Amino acid sequence: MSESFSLSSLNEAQRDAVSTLDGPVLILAGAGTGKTRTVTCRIAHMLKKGIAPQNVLAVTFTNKSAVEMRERVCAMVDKKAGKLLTVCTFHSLCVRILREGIDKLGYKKNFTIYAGSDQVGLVKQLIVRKGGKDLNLDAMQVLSMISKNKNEGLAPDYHADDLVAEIAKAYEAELRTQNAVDFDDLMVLAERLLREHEDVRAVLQDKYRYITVDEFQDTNGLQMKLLKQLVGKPFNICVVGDDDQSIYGWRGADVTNILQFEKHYPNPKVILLEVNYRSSAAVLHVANSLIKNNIGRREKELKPHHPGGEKLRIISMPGDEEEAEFIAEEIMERHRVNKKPWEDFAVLFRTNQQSRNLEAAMRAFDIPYRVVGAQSFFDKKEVRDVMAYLQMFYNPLSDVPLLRILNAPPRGIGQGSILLITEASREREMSVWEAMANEEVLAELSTKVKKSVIAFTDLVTETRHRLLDQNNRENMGDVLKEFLETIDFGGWVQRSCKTDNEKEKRAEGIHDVVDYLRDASRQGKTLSQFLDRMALQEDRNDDDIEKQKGVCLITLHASKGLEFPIVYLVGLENGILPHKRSQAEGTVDEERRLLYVGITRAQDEMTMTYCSYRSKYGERVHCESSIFIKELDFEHITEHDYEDIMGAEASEEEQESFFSSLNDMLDDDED
DNA sequence: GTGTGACAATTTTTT
DNA sequence: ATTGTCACAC
Repeated sequence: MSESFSLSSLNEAQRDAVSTLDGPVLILAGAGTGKTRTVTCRIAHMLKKGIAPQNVLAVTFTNKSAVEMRERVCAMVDKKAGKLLTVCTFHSLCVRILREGIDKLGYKKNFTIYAGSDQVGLVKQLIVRKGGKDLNLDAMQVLSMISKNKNEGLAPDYHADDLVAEIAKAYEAELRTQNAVDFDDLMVLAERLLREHEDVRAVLQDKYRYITVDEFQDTNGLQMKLLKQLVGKPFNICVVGDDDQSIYGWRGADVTNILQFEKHYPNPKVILLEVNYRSSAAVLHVANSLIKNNIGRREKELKPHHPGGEKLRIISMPGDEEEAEFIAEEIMERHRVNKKPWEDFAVLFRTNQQSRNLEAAMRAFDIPYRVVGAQSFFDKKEVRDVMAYLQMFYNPLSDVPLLRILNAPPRGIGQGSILLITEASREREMSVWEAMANEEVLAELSTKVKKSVIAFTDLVTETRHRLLDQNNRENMGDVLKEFLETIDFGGWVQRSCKTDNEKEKRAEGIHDVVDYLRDASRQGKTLSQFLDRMALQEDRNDDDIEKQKGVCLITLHASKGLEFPIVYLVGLENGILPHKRSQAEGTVDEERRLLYVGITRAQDEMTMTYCSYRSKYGERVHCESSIFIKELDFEHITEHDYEDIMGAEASEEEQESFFSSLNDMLDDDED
C-alpha cells in the first residue's frame, strides 16, 4: 500500500494530524476513530518528508501495541527505514537508556531487573528482618506503597508509617547493593540520568527529535517527567489519547497529563478525532449520553460513520446464573440460526469472579470460549525458577534469584544453613554468592553442608562460563538444558505435581524457556539481552486474546482497544459497576468511563444485563440496578425482563408465527 | 522437606 | 465458594 493512498483514505481531522509534524500536538482520539491508523500514517509521513528514522521515537504502554505500531508503519514505508525506527514501551526505552549510561548513577551496567515475585520475596525478607511480622504487614501492600511513593517522586523514607519507611529504605539499599533495579526504578533512574547529566540528555534529545506517545491518558507523573527530560526544543512531541478512556487511575495513571497538556507544552495543535468507524449510531448515542455525565473532561462527542443500527437492550435478570445461561443460550441461537461465528461475540464484566458463571454456562452449552488473564506464562513457578537460574548465571551477586533457587531442587542446603549464610554475608558486607565462596563462612557450616555448597558453586561457575564466554560456540539453550538435567530440575518439578495434566503443563513451561533461549542464542543475542527481553515480557505472544478462537469472556479493563460485532455487558449493578469501593475512593467517574469503554466495544449489537440476586462469597445477596442506567439515552434502548423473554420464547415454540409477531410488537417498537 | 487444616480475604493489571 | 497463606505435625 502506497502512502499517498493512505493519506487520501483519511478524514480531514486525521489528515490534519498526519501533516502536522512540528511542535507539540495533542490528538484526542475517541474510541474507534482510527487512532492507530492516524499515528502510523503520521510516522510514515515523517519519513516521507525526509526525517531520518533514527530520529523518530514512538512510545507505547504495552509490547503488543509497540509491535502492532511498528508492523503497520513498516507496511507503509521502506523496509530498511522502518527497522531504524524506535518503537517501544516506556520500560523498554528506559532499559535501553540505562544499559548505556547507568554507570553515571553509580550502578554497574550489568544490573539485574527484579520483577514481581523477586520484589515480593525481598520485601518479605525485610519485613522479617525489621520485625514487622507480628504487625500483620503484607509484603504486597508494602511493595505497592513503595511503588506509589517512587512514582510520585518522593524520598524512600517518606511514608506515614515509620516501619514502612524503614523497610522502604532497606529495600532501596538492598537493591542498590545487589546492583538490581525494579520496574519503577527503570523509570526513576532513566529520568534522573537525563535530568542530572546534561551530556546524556543532549545526546538523547538530539537523537529523538520526533516523539509520539500513545495512550497518553495512561501515563503517570513519572512518565511525564521523563518525557519532559527527553523532549528537547522545538518540542516535536505528539501525544495521542482519550481522557474518556482513562481507566487505570488506580495504578497511578494521571489523567491530568492529558487534560492539562497545554501546561507542559503551551499552544499545542489540538486535533479532535470524533468520527467513529466502529459502532452503529445507536451504540454511540448511548455511549455519548453516558460519558457526558463526567465533569472536567475534554468536550467531545463520538460521531457515527455508520448511521442507524439496532437498539441496545437492557435486560433485568433474576439471578447471576440465569444471566449467564441466558447469554449462553442466546449466543448458541445466534450462532446456529444467524450463522454468526463465535468470534463475533464478547461478554464483558467488571471483576474476574464474574467469569465463573459465564464459563460454566459456556461449557454447559458446548460453546468454545476464550478468557483473558488466567495464569500467565511468566508467573508460573517453574518458569520463574529457571529464569532465576539464568539471572544468577548472568549476575551471581544478585541475591534474590540466587536465594530463590539455592535449595530448589533440594541439594542439602536447608533453611538453617541459608539463614547462616545470609547472616554471614550481611556481617561481612558481601553478597550471598561471595559468602558461599568465603573460607571463613564455609568453616561455620557442617562438613556435609559445606560439601553441598561447594558442589553447587562449582557447577554454577562452570555453567556460567559456558553461558557468558563470547568465544564459546555452544548454544545457550543447550547449555541450560544440560544444566537442568544435571540438577534433575525436571524430575523435581514432576514429583511435586499431583495430576498428569499439571505434569505436562509444567514440563512444557521448562521446555519453552529452553526453546526461547535457544532461539535467542541462535540469533546471536547475549544472555543479558535475553534476560531484558524476558523481564520486559517482550516475547509474550502465547496468550494473545485476539488470536484465540471462540466467544471472548473478558474484563472491561482488558477489553480496551478491542471490538466485537455483538457485545454483552453483565452485572450492571451498584456495587459491581460502579464497584463498591469506588464510592469511598471517589472514583465513580472512572467506573463510568469503564462502562463507556465497554459500550464502545460494540460494533452492531449491545446487550446490558443486571440481576436482582447474585451469589457473592457463597451468599445470595440482593442487588439493585446500576446508577449509570438512568444516565443512558433510552431513545436507543429497549428494556426487557427475563421472565417476559423466556415466557415469550416458550410460547413461540407452541404457536410460532402468531406469538413471535405479537412479541415483536410488544418488545420492539422499532419502525 | 512435605502434607494437613485452620484462617482470612475477595476490583481492575502492564512492565 | 474459592483461593491462598501460614503454622504445625509427621
